[in-house]
Amino acid sequence: MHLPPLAQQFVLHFGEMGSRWGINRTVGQIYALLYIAPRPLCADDIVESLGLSRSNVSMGLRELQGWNLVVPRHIADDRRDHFTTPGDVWQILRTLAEERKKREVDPTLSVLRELLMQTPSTEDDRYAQARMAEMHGLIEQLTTWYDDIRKLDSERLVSLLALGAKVTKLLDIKDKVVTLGRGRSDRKA
Amino acid sequence: MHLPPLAQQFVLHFGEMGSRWGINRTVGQIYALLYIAPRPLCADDIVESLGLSRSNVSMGLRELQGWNLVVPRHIADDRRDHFTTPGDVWQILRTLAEERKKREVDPTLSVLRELLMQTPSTEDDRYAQARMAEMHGLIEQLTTWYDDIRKLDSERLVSLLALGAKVTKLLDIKDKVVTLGRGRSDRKA
DNA sequence: TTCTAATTTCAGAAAAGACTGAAATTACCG
DNA sequence: CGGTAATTTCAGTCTTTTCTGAAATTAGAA
Repeated sequence: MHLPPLAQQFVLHFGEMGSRWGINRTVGQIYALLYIAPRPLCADDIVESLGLSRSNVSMGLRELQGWNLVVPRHIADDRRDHFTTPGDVWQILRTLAEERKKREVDPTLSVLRELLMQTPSTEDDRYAQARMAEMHGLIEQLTTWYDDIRKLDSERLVSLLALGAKVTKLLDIKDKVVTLGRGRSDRKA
Repeated sequence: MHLPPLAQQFVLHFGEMGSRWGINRTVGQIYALLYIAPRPLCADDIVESLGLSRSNVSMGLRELQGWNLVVPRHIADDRRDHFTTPGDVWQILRTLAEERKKREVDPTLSVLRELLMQTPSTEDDRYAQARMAEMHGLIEQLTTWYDDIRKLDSERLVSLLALGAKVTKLLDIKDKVVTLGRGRSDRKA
């Protein structure tokens, strides 16, 4: 691997973290490399920079495209495919959230729905089903919230984040405004 | 594995999902079993229910305790250790968020900080560092938000989720209120 | 203390996953 | 159409992770 020092450290870190993030070392490195590359790279650039086999790079790029984290970009007068990561980090965050939800949450949600349709056959199954219902409820609330949030443009998303827990204060303000508008006495209904 | 039907399906699903969630099959199954168990289980109960080796169960329990997802619970007149999952699903969510952040986010944040301290030695490294700064900024904003949110009790967290993107509307309301209070003309300062 | 039950450790076996190079396929050019 | 460059596929190899059983350790009861 011959890369400038900063790039190298960044790439190595992403490789190490790969397994924790549910991707493998090579895929992590390829992503990192493309993320900091000042221009789209072709597969051979990656082979050279990271010292991987050509076929491994091909598979890694495929996986990253499957995550929508890497996109092909055509370069004039070059037959080879080139690849980049979309530049806007907020967009990257959205993509990551979307894909992780699809892989890590949706299958469970759908299994839970199935299991909640069934009739428990033992006392323990009855209890188990109640616990599953709790989990299902939680996930539903989270995904409903997420479906709502994901539609925000980046600017609004940022201000929402900046607001943080202060939102609850706003909630109180809203309460007051509504109450004042109506006259009185129906708060916390 | 001999478990009532619903329990069995639930446990098998968690086993399959394990690898996507960064734990292994057995650990996923053990967690699932404890989650739906109507009372604390000892290691041998788990061995019997899931058909794993005693030592594997021991290691799985250790890992789950490391995640704070499973806690030991002493049972009167029984020398064996028993284990449960904390009951409140919102608390489970907090724990999960906390632990995943610790494992998946914090190390990267700290590496990024280090790399941003260094002086780039090539033109490409300069660009790379700028990209790292973008990533760092994003993660900082997210973790700041998270640090704020995590302090909320479950009730407030739920209402915040229920609010979803409507928060931005509230922001507008706040703007108006503030503006009215002040007189006029200094919105979006 | 001694005895026994419960648990953990750990070296090696088994399984899963990642990686490679050679061969096959695809895509483009003349 | 060839011919060639680029890419993908895949069977086999290598690496890593998971799992096991036997041995060691720990903790409680007598």
